[in-house]
Amino acid sequence: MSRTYSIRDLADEFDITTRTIRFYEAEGMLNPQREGQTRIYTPQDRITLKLILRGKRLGLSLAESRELIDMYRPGLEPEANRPQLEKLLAVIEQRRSHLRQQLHDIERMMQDLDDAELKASEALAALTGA
Amino acid sequence: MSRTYSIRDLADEFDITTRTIRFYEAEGMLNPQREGQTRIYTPQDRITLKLILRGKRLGLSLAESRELIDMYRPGLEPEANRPQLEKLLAVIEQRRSHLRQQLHDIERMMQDLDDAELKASEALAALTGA
DNA sequence: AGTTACCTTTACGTTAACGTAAACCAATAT
DNA sequence: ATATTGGTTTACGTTAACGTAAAGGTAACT
Repeated sequence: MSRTYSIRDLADEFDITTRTIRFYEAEGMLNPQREGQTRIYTPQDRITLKLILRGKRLGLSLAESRELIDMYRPGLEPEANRPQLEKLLAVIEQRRSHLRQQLHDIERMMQDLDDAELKASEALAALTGA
Repeated sequence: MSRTYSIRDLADEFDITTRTIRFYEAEGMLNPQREGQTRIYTPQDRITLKLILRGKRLGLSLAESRELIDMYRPGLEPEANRPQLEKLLAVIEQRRSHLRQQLHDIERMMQDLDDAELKASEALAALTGA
């Protein structure tokens, strides 16, 4: 008897529209139960949604997020065959390298922002003091 | 007599198409000189392009990148008035907070990837050893 | 002269990720 | 009874960031 969520619960919690949530479902990323017409979401659905949004914040496409998320769904058993697993490992490495690049970019940009902030506040101080 | 670049030089160096570079110009982010019809890029143009692409890797829109880049163009003098500077500082703080969120997301995702990799390679090892 | 290799402009096409609107049930409040 | 609230489907609209194609200019080989 674990908790469930309405579409509005989730929309409010994650600050997205219900349209967005239905869209993800249409894309096959969510499969809520139904109570009549109405959608009912489980905690698992909620986590999936969370993962999608995290991917989004990192600039992943929905297709990419789906790849990553599908990795985590315990595939019932080690039914996954070797080529599948090897491809999966490759995808992981590729993603990891992308993230490393992003980390690097962020460091550089943080540095630039520091510089810009310094200059700006100096200029502001000059005005204020004048 | 500092170096200059052709549109192809830059396209090749950054692995983008010439169409993309002309598009950025049409958006007002680049203003190369002309030699007749042909575009000639300065080292400064090259840096601007680099910044655009870095922003892109971080998921910034062109408009956002433009904001950031315009900050760095030394505005001829402290011609910038106070409201401008204050807005600039606000933008910086907002961007910084966004980057912090991304850093956090990246850490979580790296962790998840570690887990996934472990499971995958274990499963693979099980198959290989069988 | 012809062709190859770049460059140019102009303009329509494309994809992802939703927004927005219409038209409709179903339960609750008044 | 009806009005409000919140759910539903269906379907067309929108924006960003280019892709792609057409049509043409110019310089350099051959």
